[in-house]
Amino acid sequence: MGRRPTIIDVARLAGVSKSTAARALTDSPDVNEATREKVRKAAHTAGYERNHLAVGMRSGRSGLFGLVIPDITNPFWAEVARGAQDIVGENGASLLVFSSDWDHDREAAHLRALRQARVEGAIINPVSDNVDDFGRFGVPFVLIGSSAERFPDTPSIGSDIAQAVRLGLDHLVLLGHPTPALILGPKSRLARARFLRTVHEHCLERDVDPGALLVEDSDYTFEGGYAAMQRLLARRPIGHIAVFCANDLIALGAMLAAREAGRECPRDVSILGFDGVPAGAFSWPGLTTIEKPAREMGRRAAMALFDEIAGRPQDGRIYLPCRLVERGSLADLGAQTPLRVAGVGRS
Amino acid sequence: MGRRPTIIDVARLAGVSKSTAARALTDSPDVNEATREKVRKAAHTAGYERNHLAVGMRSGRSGLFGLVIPDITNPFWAEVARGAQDIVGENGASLLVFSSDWDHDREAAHLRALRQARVEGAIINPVSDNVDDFGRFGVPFVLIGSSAERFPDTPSIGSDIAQAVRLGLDHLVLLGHPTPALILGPKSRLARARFLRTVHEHCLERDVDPGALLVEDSDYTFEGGYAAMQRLLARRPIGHIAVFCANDLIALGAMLAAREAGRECPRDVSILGFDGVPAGAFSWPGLTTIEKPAREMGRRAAMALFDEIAGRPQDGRIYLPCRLVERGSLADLGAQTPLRVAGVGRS
DNA sequence: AAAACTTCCGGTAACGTTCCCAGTAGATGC
DNA sequence: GCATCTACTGGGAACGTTACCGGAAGTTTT
Repeated sequence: MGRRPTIIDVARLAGVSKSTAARALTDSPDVNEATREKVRKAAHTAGYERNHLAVGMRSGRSGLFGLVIPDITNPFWAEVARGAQDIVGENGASLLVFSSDWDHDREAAHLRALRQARVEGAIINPVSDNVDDFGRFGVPFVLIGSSAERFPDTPSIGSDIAQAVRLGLDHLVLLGHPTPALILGPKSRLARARFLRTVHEHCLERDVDPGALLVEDSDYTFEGGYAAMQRLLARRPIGHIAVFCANDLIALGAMLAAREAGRECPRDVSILGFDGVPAGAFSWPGLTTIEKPAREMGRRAAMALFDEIAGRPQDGRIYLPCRLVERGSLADLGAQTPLRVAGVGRS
Repeated sequence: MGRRPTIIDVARLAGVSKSTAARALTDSPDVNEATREKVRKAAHTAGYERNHLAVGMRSGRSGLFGLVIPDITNPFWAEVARGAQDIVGENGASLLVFSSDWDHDREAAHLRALRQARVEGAIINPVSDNVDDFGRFGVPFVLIGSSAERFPDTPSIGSDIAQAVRLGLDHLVLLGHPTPALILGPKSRLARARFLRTVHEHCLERDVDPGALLVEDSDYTFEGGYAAMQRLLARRPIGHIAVFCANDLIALGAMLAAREAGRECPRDVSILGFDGVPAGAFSWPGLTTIEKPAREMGRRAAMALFDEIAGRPQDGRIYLPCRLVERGSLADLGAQTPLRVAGVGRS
């Protein structure tokens, strides 16, 4: 009684064999249209719902996909998850979501769970440095996020940090901040090197000495940004100071430090963030920032995964462009005279 | 070659029958410890990984659970998801996560997907008013969130709004704001009525006329809070004004409106939020708010689900207490003289 | 020493689905 | 009128696992 109806029940109800019932329900062309309708009706009245476990067993396609991210609670990763969810859903499949907390053991356990669930594919932000873990993974996958760079041979999705940094710098220069200070992440992070390298290149192209830029180290937290900004303000006690922060949390912390030091944003300091976290929209002033296309990254990762599974050609690592979102944390100083002389040949 | 090893491969490798191999791997007591070890070793060298689809088919337990929430991108629901994820994971199962976008059709499609995946149970924030949808759902489930109140007969988890409102009001009174203004959600929402009722009760207990409170309607957005606060400021152009907002987004919007009107928070206005969104920590001043125990709600929902499935006794609707988190958006006016007279008999 | 019991193992069926093969009936070709 | 073809249908096997049953040893009881 409590038993869920199977295709055999449907077949019996429709007066056909289970093979025919299956064919009718899978839109196979080899079935009479009248019978199909009869079966459909029977399936409906019986309240039949195809058992995906059985389908998966028989066909090898479980209709399940996996997503392993550091923390679903982090707004960036939540957006990624949403993007992946949407694409996976559009393809009639479902998404298993796991949070690794940047922990190797948790990650390993999640990957095992994915294998056991016989997911058809997975999207992973790797915490592990060990390529072998994924070589042996045994499931098609794509990597996502900047840490994926450690695996150059694997298809992966990331944001285009170089483009993003140039975008920010261009905007800063346009507003009259040709030599912004930098608050970067920890030296251990790969993203830091890339950020810094792009800044250097950009400076050299503008005939600006990169060594002239003030640089502070920080971790990627609000508190870290707060402390770094205090150091920066001490180094430059007077005059307007523009700061390009490696992420939005740092930027928000920097903003608070400035205010508490009596240097008002954007009057006395200009602050540019990087990430596009929602909190930046609610700060005062609103945080101008470079927004990573988080949801689109999730979407594209899922699409790349489907491509890979279908055997369609892959294009290795995909870098998605970032977007400048202007709010109120940048002052427009106008073009600055001394630097304009140096840059005049270019513009 | 690319075939995943099955338990038959393991059995062959270990020189036993597949029944014995299965027994050894499922920690059944009916197997010699030496054989078990032999099988374990064989399983390891073969790289065997139990096929959960097959297990699910045979045993009826898929190891899958479902979560249907409005939007994983919403920090509140992300926390809920994380809590559910943790408990489900601790029980060796995996979680399928869906976003309904408050859309009936999407919700229905997700519920269908859950049935087809043969999830063992589901946690749902219902957008549908229709109890029948869930009566026919055919899968054990618990509801979560305030909208679950429409289904009094179903086990559900929510936050204790009455307790939360009292907590906020007590704190406001303590700080010298005995008659705070209210910015509420739309009249259609159930949560609004509950909020308002509790405020009334609290007022009557303090011999305060509830009719004396300023009330503004809004939707649950930043912009809505901004507009409502403008109306409020127009009605009370001078003097300190305290506002209890129905959610944090409203509160953040109200804060901006006040600042733009030249009324500084917390000097000229006191603003109390409700929800505990992360953005509240980064605003200026930091938003004092009532935090809903989002992650704990997710955890408890999952635990209640396991209880239900195991046939353990259920205790119907569970209301989890909220917590006051003090940041800087409330002024301490001290106890206010006229009201202290009225309330002296109580304290 | 036979009986009863314990311990361990192998064979088989079943879960629900899809795929392959064979088969039937009617239509078409010569 | 027989062969061939088309359109559709039914039967059975298989996917990988666990539950059940029966049996072969060895151990204890009477």
